[in-house]
Amino acid sequence: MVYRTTPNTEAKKAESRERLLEAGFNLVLEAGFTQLTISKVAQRAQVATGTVYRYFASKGELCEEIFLKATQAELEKVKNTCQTPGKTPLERMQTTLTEFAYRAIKGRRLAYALIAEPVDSMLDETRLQFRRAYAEEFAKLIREGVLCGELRNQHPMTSATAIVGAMTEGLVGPLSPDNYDPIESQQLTTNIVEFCIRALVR
Amino acid sequence: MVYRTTPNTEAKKAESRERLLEAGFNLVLEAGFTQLTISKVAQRAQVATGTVYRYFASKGELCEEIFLKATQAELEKVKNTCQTPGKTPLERMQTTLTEFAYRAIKGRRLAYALIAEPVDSMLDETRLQFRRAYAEEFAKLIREGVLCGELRNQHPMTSATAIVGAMTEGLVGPLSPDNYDPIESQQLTTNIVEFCIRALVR
DNA sequence: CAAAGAAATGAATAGTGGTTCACTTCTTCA
DNA sequence: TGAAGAAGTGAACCACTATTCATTTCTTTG
Repeated sequence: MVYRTTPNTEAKKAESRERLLEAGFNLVLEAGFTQLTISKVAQRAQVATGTVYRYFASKGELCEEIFLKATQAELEKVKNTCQTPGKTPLERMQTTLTEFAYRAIKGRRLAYALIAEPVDSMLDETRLQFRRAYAEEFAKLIREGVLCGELRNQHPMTSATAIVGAMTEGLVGPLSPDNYDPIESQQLTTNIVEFCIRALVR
Repeated sequence: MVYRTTPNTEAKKAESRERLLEAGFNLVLEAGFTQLTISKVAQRAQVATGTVYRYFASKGELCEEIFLKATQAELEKVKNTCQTPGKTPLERMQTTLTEFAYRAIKGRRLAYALIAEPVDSMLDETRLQFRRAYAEEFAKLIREGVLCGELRNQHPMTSATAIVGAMTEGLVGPLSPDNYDPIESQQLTTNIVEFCIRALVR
């Protein structure tokens, strides 16, 4: 054995992998998962098609990593606002939903890809998991709120799931087209969030 | 010209078309749109692959017709309960949502295909239209309810869209798998519907 | 520097499935 | 019945891409 990978080489490899991931991410950002092909990703990352397969076992795996990276970031933010100390569950819910909507509208192309765009069934499973994860967070908040009497008695997970649905459905319409009116979006966000809040309280 | 199609031939053609549509519908019913291929449809309908193209310009057109037929039927039912005379808007809303959920759970494979299954982008547009159509109906009801003071003041279309989202999201989970517990479904339905109702009143 | 191992290359392969079209079969009617 | 037009046939074609692999290029180290 006269050759062994050095930290230097490893670093290069890691960088290549990162470049590939980023190239894929940007493609999704610009045109959604449907437009992502291995050769386009390779081209963007300045490598040959075959090279992609030295880093990802299949297209599905690449897509999944892209999806995970993007959604996990969002989930973190949601978790954060869900747990802001010094606020009541209801207040936290309101903040969380409002900021979720705000981010979705701001980065709506990506949000559309992550929330609603058709992808092959493999990713679908992952997507469902994430929706459940969001709901899980909301459910925690609702449970808390119910306990402290701030929210009415209800089935937390069902309400939480309904909220995920209400939010995404309400946002998908304004998400896909490019006509973006900040005032309208603001109003829309307020309306949806209040809809959800009303269903929780009392 | 010594040949002209007779009513007899026309009838046969109409029947063939119907058979194709039905074959396609059944495929979707059993395995979703992803499993629908032209040759499978042809096989089911007992005709050659090429024959399909004498009735439908493309796969997309065939899919669209299948989708339309199925969804339009559901939309009609929704419209009906939305307009039952002798009931208040709130009562009608409650009935409509409950029955919608009931039907979705009962025919959940189809419902999943129509509501949530990924299809190519062409159908996506159609699907959005239908979701909007449902929302439209709900919005009418909400407007009425607001006017007669039964529902609180709100943006009807936004609330309506949120309801569509809450209902479908809540149902998709229980829709895809085959584990069907009638009591749980019953409870779930009640919970989601009440969530929506709470958001509408007062 | 040279040998060996690792990584990169990209043209070729392969699977999929929609669509076409030259040909056959059927229907009508003079 | 036979000519003309319509419908049906299904094998071949085509487009698209994921994936492979023989070959080349790069890195390391004795």
